[in-house]
Amino acid sequence: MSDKLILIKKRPDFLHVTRNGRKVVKSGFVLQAASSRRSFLTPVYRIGYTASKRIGNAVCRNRAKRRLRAVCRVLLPREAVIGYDYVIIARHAVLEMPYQKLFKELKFALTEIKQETDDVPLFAKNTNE
RNA sequence: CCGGAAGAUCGGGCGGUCGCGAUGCGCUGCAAAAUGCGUAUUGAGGAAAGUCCGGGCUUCACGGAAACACGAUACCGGAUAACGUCCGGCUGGGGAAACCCAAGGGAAAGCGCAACAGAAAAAACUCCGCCGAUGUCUUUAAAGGCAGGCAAGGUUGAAAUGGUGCGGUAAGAGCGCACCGCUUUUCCGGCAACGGAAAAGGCACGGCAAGCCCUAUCGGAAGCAAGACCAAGAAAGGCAUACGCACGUUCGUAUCGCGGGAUGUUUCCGACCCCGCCAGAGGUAGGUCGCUAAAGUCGUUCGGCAACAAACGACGCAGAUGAAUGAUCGCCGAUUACAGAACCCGGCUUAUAGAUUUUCCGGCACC
RNA sequence: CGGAGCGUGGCGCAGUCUGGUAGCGCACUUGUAUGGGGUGCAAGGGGUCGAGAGUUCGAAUCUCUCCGCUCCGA
Repeated sequence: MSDKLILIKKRPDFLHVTRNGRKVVKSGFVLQAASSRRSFLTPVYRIGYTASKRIGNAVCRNRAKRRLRAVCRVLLPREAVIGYDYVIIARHAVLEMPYQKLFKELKFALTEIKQETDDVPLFAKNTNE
């Protein structure tokens, strides 16, 4: 596999993560994660970005997604769990937050989810779809 | 120097590291496509916005003519592919000036409207009022009443049938005159809107058309989720006519002729374009094309007051599709506004921190 | 992205075409009837007509420009 991120594109997949996943709230974003309901040939993790109208106009929404993308590109290959779908929802503070603080928040959130999933064996997660 | 008016340009810059979209080239590969890697180039705006107008493009079966309906526009001339845009001018209004603002045709084609107030709201009239010369009555007379005359003044209102002055009269009145306004005619200037002059008319023709309307001009409708192709998947047939096979049923092929069909409605013409009719089934979002080179941008010369046009030269300038621009370091500058292409152009409108610059007007000071 | 429609008291709606008085139902307040409450009866308060310009003597209404919301679309 390459280190390129695979995106979630379908609305049903987004809703699946929101309903069945775990949630970690930080000042800059909300991170949700759940085991994927689709099975791939090679097990991968996927990421989806959400910036709603509450963030602001089109410029603000694009900017929020870009900053989150920049952080995820560095951290996800290291910290993500294979076979999981992640959804990251932007909050208003992400626009003015310093990069180092955002970096720490995401790292903390990812390890929190990783610890919870370590309780369950990995093969059990891929078979529940 | 201070205050003001009208424009024009820009709207963070330079360099390094990691990463993203697109295109070209090379490698990978038997080959093509795809994937991956490397490398080079390139990658949001003046409004990309609102979707308010005008076009291109695509589909609706093609073209032409007439009438009606609906909608839009509206001083004049020009520019333009076109426009409700732009330029120049006219008229009216505002400002001390530079300059700014205006949907600014027609109310003697017709219909309609004007609450409240007021005598009266479009047909003319007389509530208060003025006069009462003339005629007549009362009376010694003055005077008063009536017949009658008048519309100057008053009241209401957004709006009341020319304005000012003089003459005139019983009181008055364009009743007469002067000036201004208005209407008509003629002449002159101008492509025209319109302007100027003269003569005549005693004034007839109130307002609203962003009320219906009239006149002139223009307009078919829907929109790239238009539309074209591919892949995948699914279903059920019945009826009419003709032909083949045929006793018939069944099966297969076809829809000439006849008949029917239009994109506002109706009618007509041409061409001969499309179509058997009824009913049913599946699909809900995969791919490719459309998709960016265009009424293009910049410069010079020339024509024009200008909008703009012509010629020559140079440039090659986003094409995503869960949707590409971020992170970080250094320097300058600065507490950086409004804000992100989605088929493409020309405008309009709205949002916008700040910076640069041109021309003009007024005031003050100096020469 | 494209195309339609709607904004009027606290809530749901008339009135807009055809300009002049903003009205209806529920809710609210007060009084009355009852031992008390509900129902009933009587009276009352409450509206920048989404915002800003224009036309007009006069605008919720006509025209233009903005703001917000809702719906539709291979």
